[in-house]
Amino acid sequence: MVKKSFSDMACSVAQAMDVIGEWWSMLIVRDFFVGGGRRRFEQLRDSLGISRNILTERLRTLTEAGVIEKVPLQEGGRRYAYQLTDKGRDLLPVMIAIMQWWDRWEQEPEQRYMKVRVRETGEEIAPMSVQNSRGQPLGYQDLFMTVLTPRGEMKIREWPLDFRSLTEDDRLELPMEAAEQKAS
Amino acid sequence: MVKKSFSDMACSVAQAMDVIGEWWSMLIVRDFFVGGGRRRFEQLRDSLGISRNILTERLRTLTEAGVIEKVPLQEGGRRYAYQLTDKGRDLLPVMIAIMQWWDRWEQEPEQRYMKVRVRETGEEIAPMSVQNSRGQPLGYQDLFMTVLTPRGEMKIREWPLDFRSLTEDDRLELPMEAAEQKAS
DNA sequence: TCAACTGAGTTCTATAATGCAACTAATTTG
DNA sequence: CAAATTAGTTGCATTATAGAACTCAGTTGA
Repeated sequence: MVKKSFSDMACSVAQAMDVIGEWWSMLIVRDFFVGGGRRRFEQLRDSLGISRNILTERLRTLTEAGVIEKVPLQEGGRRYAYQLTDKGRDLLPVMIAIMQWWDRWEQEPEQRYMKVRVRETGEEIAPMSVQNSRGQPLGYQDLFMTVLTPRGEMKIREWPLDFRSLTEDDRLELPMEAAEQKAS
Repeated sequence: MVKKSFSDMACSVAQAMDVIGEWWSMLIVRDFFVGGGRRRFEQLRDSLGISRNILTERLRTLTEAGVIEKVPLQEGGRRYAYQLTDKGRDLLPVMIAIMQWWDRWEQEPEQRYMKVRVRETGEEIAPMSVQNSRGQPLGYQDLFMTVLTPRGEMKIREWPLDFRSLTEDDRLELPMEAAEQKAS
């Protein structure tokens, strides 16, 4: 089988999924956030119900990716803690975006369990949105994507994220490959 | 083995991971976005290099979750397209957050491949951030988490996301379980 | 002191998921 | 009407996962 690694795909999402797309990774990261950024092996095991060998493997992957780090708790002892690095803490927007997405489309909203609030005021945080540099929210209609080629940056298609302009003919084009061919 | 389903965990991240945490799901969603929201079976297969049976399975999962839908292209024919639903398009902030996270911490930034720009001005979109209702960006220090219990909403711990206050003693507490016990 | 207990894993075994290739079955195309 | 395309399904080999049992050093406590 040789489980596919996405890292050869020239795409940030693909490469990120190699790290945070593994079965337990985002749940482990969530547990770190809930736990204040630092957790121990058995603590993660108990709170997630994950088996030890899988947890060992995931902690190794996340450590190699620089998302968490292993720190000894005493001199010479065998007690360790794992804690989020700066890179790991920077996953907060990803985690919040996932939480908010799920809660927006949840069938039974009364089951909502966790809320994130602002410490100073106690208010709920705002829904995350894509924004321009002035903080105005943008939808897919307002965006386009470009791809870097040897010839420079190229628009993938006229309105790649404009769902209003979709017609049946769009189906024949493979946008990224087409853009590369035009460029070379 | 009976691969673990996260849906029984009372956590939005866990439940969302049941849908978008599967190996290929986010990549398929990305391909839909790049392709303008609509794709066909062989198109996805070619552009992702995924095998057909896995693609079939993932499209089924995503369809059941309401992220995409299958639409016939002609009357009576056997040609279909899959397209993002509103719920699927609402994954844009999640995808962008993942892309931006990866690109921020990438070792070789010259490999960055795709950019998202604002259609009207051509400028790059802003980095996504957690914000209060007035649009001011917030870090983990500015946040706390609460959990809904039968007794109402409870703060998980004093500064659950404040990494400055971390001491070694924090390690003994299982925040969520502790909060639940206090509540009952 | 010495036995029991923790913490952090490793090893073993079953079952499930994955990848690949080959096969269908219904349209389209030439 | 034969050949090609589309959207899958089936079979088989390989890999990942879950769970339990086992290890092994350090800690506790009578």
